[in-house]
This record gives sequence, structure tokens and C-alpha cells, in this order.
Amino acid sequence: MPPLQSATPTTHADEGEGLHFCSTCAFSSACIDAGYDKPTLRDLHVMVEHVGPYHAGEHIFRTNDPFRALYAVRSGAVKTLTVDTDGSEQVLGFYLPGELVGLNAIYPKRFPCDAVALESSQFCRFSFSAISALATRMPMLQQQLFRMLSRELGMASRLAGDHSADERVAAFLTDLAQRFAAQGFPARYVHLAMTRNEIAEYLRLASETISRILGRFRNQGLIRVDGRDVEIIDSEQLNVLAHHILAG
Amino acid sequence: MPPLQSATPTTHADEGEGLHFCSTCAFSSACIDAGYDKPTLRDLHVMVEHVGPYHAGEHIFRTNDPFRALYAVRSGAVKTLTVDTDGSEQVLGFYLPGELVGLNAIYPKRFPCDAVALESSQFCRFSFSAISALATRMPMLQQQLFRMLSRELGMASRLAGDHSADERVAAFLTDLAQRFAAQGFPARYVHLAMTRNEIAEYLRLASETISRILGRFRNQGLIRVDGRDVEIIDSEQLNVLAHHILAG
DNA sequence: GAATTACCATGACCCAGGTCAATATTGCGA
DNA sequence: TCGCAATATTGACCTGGGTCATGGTAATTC
Repeated sequence: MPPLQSATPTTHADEGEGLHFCSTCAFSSACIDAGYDKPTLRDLHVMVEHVGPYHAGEHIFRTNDPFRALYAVRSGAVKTLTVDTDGSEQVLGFYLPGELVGLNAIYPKRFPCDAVALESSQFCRFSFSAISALATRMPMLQQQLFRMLSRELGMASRLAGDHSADERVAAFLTDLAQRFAAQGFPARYVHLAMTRNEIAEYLRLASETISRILGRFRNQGLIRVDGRDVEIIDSEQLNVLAHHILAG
Repeated sequence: MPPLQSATPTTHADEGEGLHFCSTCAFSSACIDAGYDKPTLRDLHVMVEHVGPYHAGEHIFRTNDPFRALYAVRSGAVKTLTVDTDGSEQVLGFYLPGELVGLNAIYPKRFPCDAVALESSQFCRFSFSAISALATRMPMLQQQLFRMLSRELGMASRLAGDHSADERVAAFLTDLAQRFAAQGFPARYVHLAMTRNEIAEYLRLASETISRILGRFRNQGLIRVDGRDVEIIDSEQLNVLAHHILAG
């Protein structure tokens, strides 16, 4: 088998002077071209605090930490997870560059989960009180926050549905491919920053099931697999499988 | 067995003149006593449109309807649900008086689910563009919207966890009891506005499983069941079972 | 109040996916 | 380069909960 092209996202912030934001910033699309005046944009810009790098396995925050800020991924990848009383872990989500971590902490005012870097990662840290104060002056920013919350809600509901293991894995790959594509990577190549076990904890399956299904998808010619690099061969068929779960 | 006391919530709006809101309104707690001046409160008040009654089985909105407004339940009960391609239904949530329906529609700009009245129900309808515009002038209102979105996100994540059928049913009863209690009803009595089948579609179980587990809980002395009226006998034990799922 | 229909309960059986176990394989540190 | 530890794969077997079937009960309708 020929080696697969790696598709690890290593996108970084545009750190030029002036008012350039991270090219992948969760807020940039909504705000930059919304026609805000310079001073307002500057307010948003100066509130950003760049933090990291956090290395693989390091915590960005922990369950019950007081919620003060949202984290936008600049580079790397993160998982959020809860540990229930019997010690089993549930992965709530994986976050790629440009995505926003911590939205589920607004209500309880404390983080209801841990966030752990899957690989060396950097973040933009937004004080929540500052950004929500600013949002009262920037309706587009408020809208963007509402949208991101609502979008994450939709994702969680879809994940909660009862779907077969095949559907779950297909939807997982398809979703990741789309998110890579949103970063400008070819949607054909997906790099898994997480272990099979973490995928399993996310999809509520056993890690053995992940292995078996990836193996079967490979045998069926839907994908090619080389460790954590996946090449999508038959996205058509994968989409059919995933169809039940992904946004309609 | 003695008849169980019914606990159907029939709470209604306080419709007095002046600036009285529905006593159970999703916004009242955050806004009324936040010290806003009369004119601002009036803005919130006049934007409310009372709609209904919708009778059992009637749709409040349907999948793909353009999203224009949020609905706060004034009386009755609602379910939201999706139907996937093979015709099977997934219940996303049940909503009681004081709760807000439609938050998951903000991002896609269309409702991603149907909303159906479980019993005769009335609503306060809030134009979303109006309420988000107002939220820029009322930070407490903005916060309240953020909180409700974040809270619903947390609920969805918890429901998505992989838990045994016993845990799910115990958590379901406990959660409902708490929400009844929040309306001023005794937490001991829970009225199920929905069928066993709808509970099953919500908890991703088969309706037979719901019947069996309610039966077993009854035999174990945890609850008493009379049709759709449930009396919680051993909330302690039920909480232990539910513990994994409910908010920590 | 009889008939129809929806809903509910419970038993018998089955299967998707979990668990346990035995190897591969990969990555990493010295 | 070796060795250890973490991952991944694959097989054998088991079980929680699904499915199907049957009968009971409550609510509507005529």
C-alpha cells in the first residue's frame, strides 16, 4: 500500500500587526467582514489572550474549574470528557482549529468536563464576561455565539440518537472530513488525532468495535487506513451510511 | 391500591395589566428582578405573543419551517422529535410550563425538528430577531439566553451518554420530578403527559423495556404506578440509580 | 354501551455489540 | 538499537435490551 498523505492540521494564527485575527478564528467569519468600525474590532482583538502550547495529555481545564473563558483552538486538537463515578470516561467532543471549547460551561458556571490536548495545541482565550459584554455592542458577535451554541446543541442531539455502530463510525469519519475541509484540507484525507479508544468513548462503543468496523470499511473499499491516517475512497457510500445522523 | 393524586401542571399566565409576566416564564426570573426600568421591561412584554391552545397531537412547528421565534410553554406539555428516513421517530425533548422550545433552531435557521403538543397547550411566542435585538440592551436577557442554550446542551450531552436502561428510566423520572417541583408541585408525584412509546423514543429504548422497568421499579417498591401517574416512593434509591446521568 | 382503537404489560426468543483474551504493532526513551 | 508500554487487531463467547407475539385495559366514537 502506498503511504497515505498526512493531513494533520497545523494551521496557525496570522500574527501580523494591525487587526488580523487567527485565520481560523471562530469569530472572524462573523465579525471581520460585518463592517464593524476599527475601534470595536480592536476591542475584540485586544481581549484575546493566546495560551499554550499544551502538550498531548495536558489539561486545558478540569471539571469543576470555575468558568471564566472560552477557548478557541488555534492549532492542534482537543477532547472534552467526563468521568463518571465508576471511572469510565465519556468523550463529549473533539475540537479542531477554529472551533470553540467551553460553551457547555456557561450555564453551570463551572466546567462540566475536562479538556485535554490530543497533540501539542495552542488556543485563543476569550474572557466570557468580556466577550458577552462586547456582544451587547456587536450584534453580529452575539448572533455568532448564539449560532455556535445552537449548532453544538444540534450535534449533541444527533449523537444522542440510537444508531448502529456502522452509522456512527461512518458519520464520525464524514463529519471529521467536512471539518478538515472547512480548514482548507482535502476532504479526502483525515488524520485521527485520537486513539481508537477515544473514538469509542465518543461514539459510545467499544474500542474493539471501532477496530472491527474500520477493518470492515477497509475490506469493503470504503476507506484506506494507515494507523491514524484515513483516506476516504467512497465518500458517497459513507455518506449513505452516515445519512441518518448528519444534519439533514 | 389507593388512587394517586394527579399532578398535571395547569399553571397559567398571570394576565393582569401592568407588567406582569407569566409566573412560569423562562425569562421572568432573570429579567423581572434584575432592576430594569419600566420602558425596557415593557419592550420585552409587548413582544410576547400568546398563541394556542394547541390540542394534543397538533404541531406547533414542523421540521424545515423557517425559524422565526422561540416558544415558551405557558401550559400543557410538548415534545420535539425528528423522523429519520426509515420513519423511526426520535424524541429530542419534553417541555413543561416555563421551558423554552426552539433553541436548537437558531443555527440552522430552520427548525430541525417537529414540535407536537402532548396535551392541550398554550405558549408565549418570542420573535427571535426582536428578542436578540433587545438582548443587546438587556445584558441579563442575553445572559439568560446563553444560559438556557448552555443548559440544554448539557442535558443533551448527558442523554447521549451510554447508560443502562435502568439508569435512563430512573434519571428520566428524577428529572421530571425535579421539573415538576420547580413549578411548585410536590416532587413526589409525577404525571407523564407522554406515552410509554414516547418515553422510549426519548430514552432510545423500546417501549416494552419502559414497561418492564417501570414494572420492576414498582415491584422493588421504588415507585407506585397508576397509568400515567407515578408516585415516587424511594427517591433516594432512584437517585442512586440515576446518579450517573443527572447533573453533578 | 358496543365497537373500535390506542395504549400497556409480559413472555419467548434473538442479535448487535460488549467483554475477555491472545497477539500484533507502533512509538518512544535511554 | 533495544526494550518497554501504549495502542491496535482479531477471535470466541456472552448478555442487555430489541423484536415479535399475545392478551389486557382504557379512552373515543358511534
